[in-house]
Amino acid sequence: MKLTSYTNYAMRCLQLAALKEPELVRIDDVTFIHGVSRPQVVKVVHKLGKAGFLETVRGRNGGFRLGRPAKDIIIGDIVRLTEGPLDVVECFNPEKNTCPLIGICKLSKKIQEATHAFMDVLDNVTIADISENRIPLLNRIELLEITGKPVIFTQSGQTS
Amino acid sequence: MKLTSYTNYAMRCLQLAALKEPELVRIDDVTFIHGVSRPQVVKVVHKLGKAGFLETVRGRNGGFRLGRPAKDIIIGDIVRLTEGPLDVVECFNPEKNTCPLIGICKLSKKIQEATHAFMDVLDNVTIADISENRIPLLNRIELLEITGKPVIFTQSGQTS
DNA sequence: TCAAAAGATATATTTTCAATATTGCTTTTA
DNA sequence: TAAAAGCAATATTGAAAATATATCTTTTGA
Repeated sequence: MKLTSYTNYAMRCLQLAALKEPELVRIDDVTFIHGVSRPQVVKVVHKLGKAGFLETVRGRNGGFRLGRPAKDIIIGDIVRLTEGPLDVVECFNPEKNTCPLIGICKLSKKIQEATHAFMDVLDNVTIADISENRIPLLNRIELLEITGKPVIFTQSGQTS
Repeated sequence: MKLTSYTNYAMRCLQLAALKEPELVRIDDVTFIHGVSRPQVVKVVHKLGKAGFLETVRGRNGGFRLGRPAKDIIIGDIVRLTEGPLDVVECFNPEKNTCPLIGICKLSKKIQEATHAFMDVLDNVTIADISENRIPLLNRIELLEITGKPVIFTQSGQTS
């Protein structure tokens, strides 16, 4: 059970925009810092832009910034935007369902309940919450920008 | 974000065993009723058997039954058995992580929290809970057994 | 004024991994 | 003793995610 990397990248873009505010962030900054494929970032930035979560600026000296205050961007909404409906089990989607017990099966209802519990947590987290520890996050990022990439991090500090 | 069909089949096997109790259920009953691939059911039954959730009986007139009372089989445990660790985002697994912010990123912690909320719900559901409405469930199953397969169900009743 | 920087868009390709199939085994009992 | 049932390992298929390619449009500084 996992979210797509696309969703992951969306959140990283928003987080980075929050951290760098009021500076503009460029797509190449994201690809550099997070080491992910440029076309993926392009797609995600565009989608976030269309939905109003980011404001994109074309042309030389362009880039993107948050489209509204960080505290008003809810992680749950980003997940809904990039994932679409969470079909944790096939019977959530009558189109795809093959289970003969659909409609009367309590299992389905319980998994729905669990999925709601999952989203409830994310509906109470904003971009402000995940960029609140600005200094250490920016330190990590700066380190990358100075040393220039091939640096790998573990949970308990830096390695090479 | 979805669970594997393997996990789904595991739960269907346990549910069916609970419904048919004290009768033995055969692998071919599951493939017939749920229209899923036999080798998948074989695998799942075997795994559930080894873990003690099912008791399997080999040889002619064999089959399987619950390995312990339905109320003592927790859905959360089945999910853990068949899914393994839920790597909802790659940073849950330091082996696979590529994010430079690992260890200090609040997003990761919030998604962990959401995942726990998801599992918490399933840790409070047992096989007894999802087979408690025995009569309607068995009616559906019987209908299949009588009419012999090509019947498709929608959420609001039967179609063909 | 035009070339470079930046995002926009569509389509194609690759890769991964879940899902399924195949084959042959062992156990049990009518 | 043959048929019914589960056990086990390996191979194949297929769908979807991830990535790449190519070509656009917009903007602005030299």
